[in-house]
Amino acid sequence: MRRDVFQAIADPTRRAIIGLIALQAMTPNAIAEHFDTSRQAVSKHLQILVECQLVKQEQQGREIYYQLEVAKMKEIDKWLEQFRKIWEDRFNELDNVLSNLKTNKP
Amino acid sequence: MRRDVFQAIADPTRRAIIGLIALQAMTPNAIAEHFDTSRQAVSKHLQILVECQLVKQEQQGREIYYQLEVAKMKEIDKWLEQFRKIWEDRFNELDNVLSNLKTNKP
DNA sequence: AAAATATGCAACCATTTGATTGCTAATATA
DNA sequence: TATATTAGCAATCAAATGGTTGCATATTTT
Repeated sequence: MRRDVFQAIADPTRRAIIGLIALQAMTPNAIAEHFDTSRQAVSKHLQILVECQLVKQEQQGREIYYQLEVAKMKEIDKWLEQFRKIWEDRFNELDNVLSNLKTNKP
Repeated sequence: MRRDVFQAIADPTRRAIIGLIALQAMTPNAIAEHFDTSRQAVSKHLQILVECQLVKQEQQGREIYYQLEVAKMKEIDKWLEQFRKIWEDRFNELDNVLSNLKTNKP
């Protein structure tokens, strides 16, 4: 049951939860109201998100607020970095092709 | 068996394959040599990657070269966009706190 | 033409995953 | 204090996942 960030965001419900609590922390019940699944199912998703530190809890009386750990999202960004370089290069190549076309115009 | 980009990158072997063929196209056999799993397992992963258009094939005789569809990686980047905004804001907040500390110095 | 090589496809299997149901513990409210 | 609300935990289940083995097909190479 090893979890990482990529596993965590693989599930669409989990991505939706992340999007939901990104701006403000919410309780499991409040979150579950936004979905068709049961509260327990949502709770399980939250557990997974906490497990891989994408989300943190904050107890407040009997309620527990779940909040996105935005910094953790950077891990994904970091992995993407290597490819971003490539896709930018591809665009530069395209630019070169285009400008060559222009230059070679009679 | 609906596949999306996020599902695709959830598996560590698949991420490794993506990293491997990012710079130059490779055949299944060549790719499989880099891993402990069987050729068939790798082939299955490639199939999934093709299915969600993260990778494209190019037949060359009896060999098939698999190449990363870098543009498709942007889909992930696009999803991250909304959070990038948030985490930059958080940093700005921190900046404000810091500069306030400075300003309020005697 | 025969043998070797590269690859895909299908069947099968153990494990993981996502969801449900029922229960317990703790806090708030009447 | 009795009741309602919030939330975690455990057991269970169907479906998906990642892997293996065996076989078929197509292209090279000898």
